[in-house]
This record gives sequence, C-alpha cells and structure tokens, in this order.
Amino acid sequence: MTQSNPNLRRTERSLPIALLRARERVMGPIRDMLASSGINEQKWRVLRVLEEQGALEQTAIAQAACLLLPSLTRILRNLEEDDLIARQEDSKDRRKSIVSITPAGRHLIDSHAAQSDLLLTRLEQKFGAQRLNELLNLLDDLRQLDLSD
Amino acid sequence: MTQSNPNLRRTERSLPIALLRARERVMGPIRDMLASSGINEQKWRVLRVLEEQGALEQTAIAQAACLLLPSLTRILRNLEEDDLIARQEDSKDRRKSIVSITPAGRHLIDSHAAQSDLLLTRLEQKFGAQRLNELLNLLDDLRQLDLSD
DNA sequence: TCTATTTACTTGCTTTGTTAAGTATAAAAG
DNA sequence: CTTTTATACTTAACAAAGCAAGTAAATAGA
Repeated sequence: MTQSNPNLRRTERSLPIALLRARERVMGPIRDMLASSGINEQKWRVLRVLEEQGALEQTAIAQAACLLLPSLTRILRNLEEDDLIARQEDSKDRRKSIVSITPAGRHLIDSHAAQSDLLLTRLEQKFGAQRLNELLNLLDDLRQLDLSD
Repeated sequence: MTQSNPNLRRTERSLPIALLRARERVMGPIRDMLASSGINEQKWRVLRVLEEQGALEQTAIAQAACLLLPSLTRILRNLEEDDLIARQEDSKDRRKSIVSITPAGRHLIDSHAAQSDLLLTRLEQKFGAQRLNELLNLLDDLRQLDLSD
C-alpha cells in the first residue's frame, strides 16, 4: 500500500500540474467577475483578509493572502491610492503599520459577495459539499507535511 | 448533505488559497533542485511534456504544461537559445511550428530524474499513497467540472 | 474569387514574483 | 549604556504572468 506508483511521475498525473489546473478552474470565473471592478486576484485576497480579520500588520496580511512582502508593498500602495485600504502607525512599534479596509473597500467586496457566493455554492453543489470538504482537508494536510528529509 | 457551508467562504478555508499553499509545499523542493541547473519550474514542465509526449505544436504544449501562449513563446525562445528544444515548420500548416526536445534537453531531464523520483517517493510515503491518489482524483474531478451555469 | 472569420502564434505593456540589499526601529547581549 | 542582532518593512532589479493588440496563414462564406 506504500508502494510507489510510477504513473505519478507523468505530467498528466502529476500533483503540481493537477493543483495548477484545479486552481485555474476555480479562479477563472472569479477573475472574470473581478475584472469588472478593475481589480485582480491578489488585491481581492488582500481585501478579503482585511474584511474578515480586521486591521492587521503587513506580515500577517502577507501570510494570510499568500503573498511575499515586496508584492504586498506594491499592492497596498495601489489599494491606498484607490482609497480601498488605509494605514495607521502602530503606536507601540513604529516599524509596523496597521492596515485596515476602508468603507470603499468594504463596498467593493460587498458588491461582489452575492456573485461570489453563487459561484461557490454552484461549485459545492456540482462537486459535492462532502467531497469539497475532503479535498480541503487533504490539501491542508499536504501543506503541513514536512518533506525536509 | 448538499447544504452550503458558510465557512468555505472564509479565506482561511478557501479553496483557491488552499491550492496555492499546497502547491508551494510540493514545488518548493523541486524548485530548489532545478535551480542547480539554472532552470525554472515552467521550463521543467515544458521539457517534461515534450519528453513524454514527443514533438508537439505550441498550443498543445501550452495546454499540457498549463501555460499561456505568450509565456510559452518566451520560454521556448530561451530553451531554443540553450539548445534544449528545436522547432521545425509544419509542412501542412505554416502557422504552426512543431517543437521537440533535443538530446541536451533530454539529458537535463534525465540528470534530475533520480532526485525528482526521490522527492515524489518521500511525498508518497509521508502523505500516504492512497491518500495521494485520492487527492489526485479529487483534483482531476474538480478540473473537469463545468461551472458555466 | 474575394472578403470575413478563425486559428496559431508573437509582441508590447503593465503588474506580479522573486531575490537581494537597504532603512528604521526594537530587543538582546555585553 | 552601547553594541550587536533581529524584526518589519521598502526599494531595486530583473524574470515571468497576464491581458490586449497585432500578424500571418488557413478556412468559411457570399
């Protein structure tokens, strides 16, 4: 049962490509939806994190939204120019700036919530809620694997 | 059983981010390995596709390697400069060029095969071959979903 | 046969990813 | 109290992604 399966080495059955393809399938419709607001996937992730978790420092945002800090710096600059987020200095640690979503940013998220929910609900129904949950569990377990030796 | 789960809408449990994180975990070690040959993940995917499936036109490569055509155009230009791939005109359709892997390209793939296999075997053992198979099946099913209505 | 449409890329432009280096502040060590 | 060392970003530089527009060849339609 722990024998290795040579087929897993072929690209058409490889985990990295399977993850890419699945992501493309899920994100495609969401990207299309966001394009109408002139926003992309990364900005969307940042805004959603801030909406759900409240004001955060940048390191925490980067981790939650799966972005590197240099990317986040630029994204936040753009979002701030569009008045979708705001920064305030941390009074206790002046290296940090605490980022929060603005009413305009919240409005942007809200304006897509219904359609976003619809897409997810459709996915759940077509794929099966239980199987989706199983998939999320497997992905989370995979993320926590230690492959270092 | 087909009720929608509101938690799936939160970023910390969202499918797109879970796919990103899992991909990062799997590809990290492979990227490190490839860095020693001055090659990246995309070039690796292209070379593997060509090695496994033989000479292909670019649209087919793009689909198999999960790349957009503009990216592929530039990747192939680099690979051709390094003599890892070669192009020949399609005699029947002069819009197409048929791309194939060169002996040097094949050698590059071969030189990483053992280490690549080791990484995959380790993943299989730590994650469980059966669970990995299950994950691949779920991902493949997800990819084939039609979310258009 | 001539035009319109589709296909198969290619090019240009902007944003993002990635690595490395830099700056400012905080915490730890001596 | 002064000197590392670590933390939290920011900037710079370059490769890559992604979108839009462009080109050339093939196909379809009038």
